[in-house]
Amino acid sequence: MAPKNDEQFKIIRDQRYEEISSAALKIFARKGFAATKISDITSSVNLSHGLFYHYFKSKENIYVSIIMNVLDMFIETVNEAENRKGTPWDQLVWFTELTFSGSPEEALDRRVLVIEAQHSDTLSNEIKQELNQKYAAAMKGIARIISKGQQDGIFVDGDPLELAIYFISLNQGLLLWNSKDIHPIKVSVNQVMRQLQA
Amino acid sequence: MAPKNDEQFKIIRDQRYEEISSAALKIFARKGFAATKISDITSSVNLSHGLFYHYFKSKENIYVSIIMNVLDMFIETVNEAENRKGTPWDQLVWFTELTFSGSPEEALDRRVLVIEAQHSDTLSNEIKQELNQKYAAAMKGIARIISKGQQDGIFVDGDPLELAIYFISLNQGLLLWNSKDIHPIKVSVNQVMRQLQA
DNA sequence: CAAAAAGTTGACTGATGAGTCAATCAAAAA
DNA sequence: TTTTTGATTGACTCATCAGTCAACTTTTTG
Repeated sequence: MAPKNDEQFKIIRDQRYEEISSAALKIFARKGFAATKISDITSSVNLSHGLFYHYFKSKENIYVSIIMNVLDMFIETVNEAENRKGTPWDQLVWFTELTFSGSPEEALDRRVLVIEAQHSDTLSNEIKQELNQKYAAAMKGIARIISKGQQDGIFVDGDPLELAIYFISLNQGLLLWNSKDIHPIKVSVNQVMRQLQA
Repeated sequence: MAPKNDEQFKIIRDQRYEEISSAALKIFARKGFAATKISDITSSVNLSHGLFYHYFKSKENIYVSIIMNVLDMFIETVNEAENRKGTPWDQLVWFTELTFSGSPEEALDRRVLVIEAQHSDTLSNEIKQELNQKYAAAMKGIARIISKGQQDGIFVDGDPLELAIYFISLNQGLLLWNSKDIHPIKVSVNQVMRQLQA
């Protein structure tokens, strides 16, 4: 290619990077870090073995970068909910609907990935800490929404952060439930919101 | 040893079997199936490599046997709740308290193990089906308790099985939450029961 | 004590998979 | 066309395990 690096190349490279990451996310979520082979990733995206290492330094490297990205998107979604028009109630309804709408499988993959990472014995403490910080940041956003709702008298009393934990726990528990082959349910936003209702 | 097999030996053998299983449960939950080495198990319980294979046919064999056992205990706990004295409300309170009392880490290990197994790409469909059947059996038990509570007018209306799913999802979501290093909470049984309250 | 039966060992084998690298290809610039 | 330089390839290396097995130890019975 060109000696001078065109903008073009960066764009193509970034696209490929995204494509690989996206495929790898699904595979990591379904097989776990250890059971995922580089060849699983490369074959799913038509990439030679060697070329993989031009995009990512190592297997751990792609894994961590994917997880950080997932958590950043989680934070972003919470922020988006918070900045939305409407009451805090509406904001959380929107957030809940978003969680279960679209492709529940993708949502699940992201969730499972993060659960595994948080439990992982192989990741360094440093990385796990960064991961937890991002998670905590998202939770604080939800707590802020709840706090506002409490001031308006539409949510139950109690520590907003704790209520946020109940809220997210239920959301994620349901996500996990629907990943089983047995009896997936259509999640009722009302039933989810009951928990917070004043 | 004796040519004739004393009862003694079976007892000792069973004890060791339990000891190995219990250690392996923890390790599998923390590292995942693929990342767990036989040597991780043997070294944690002072067992030579070869001897491991006198107790279990293979790595998959011990893994599956542990998971089936966990699910059987889950079913048993639900049954115990159902057969308890007291109102359906009391029964679910007891169940919830049991989930979060004692050693939350062990409860978590069991939970994480089952999540991974249900997602696993490596287990055969046959085994996954058996696993799901056991899970479904436990859920039906909880649904029965809820159904009874509905007749007594203490629980909200709605499909009992769906409500059971919400109930279990919240329980397990909270369990997962408390496994993180960030901000573990003392679970309030009342807050959990709010969901079902008429 | 000798024989029998089970417990126990760890070196070995064979498979697998992460990461490397020297060689080749292809596109843009000169 | 030739040069330049990143893209791309896949065979290779090396480490890591799962599972086997032949030998050794311990305990019990006759």
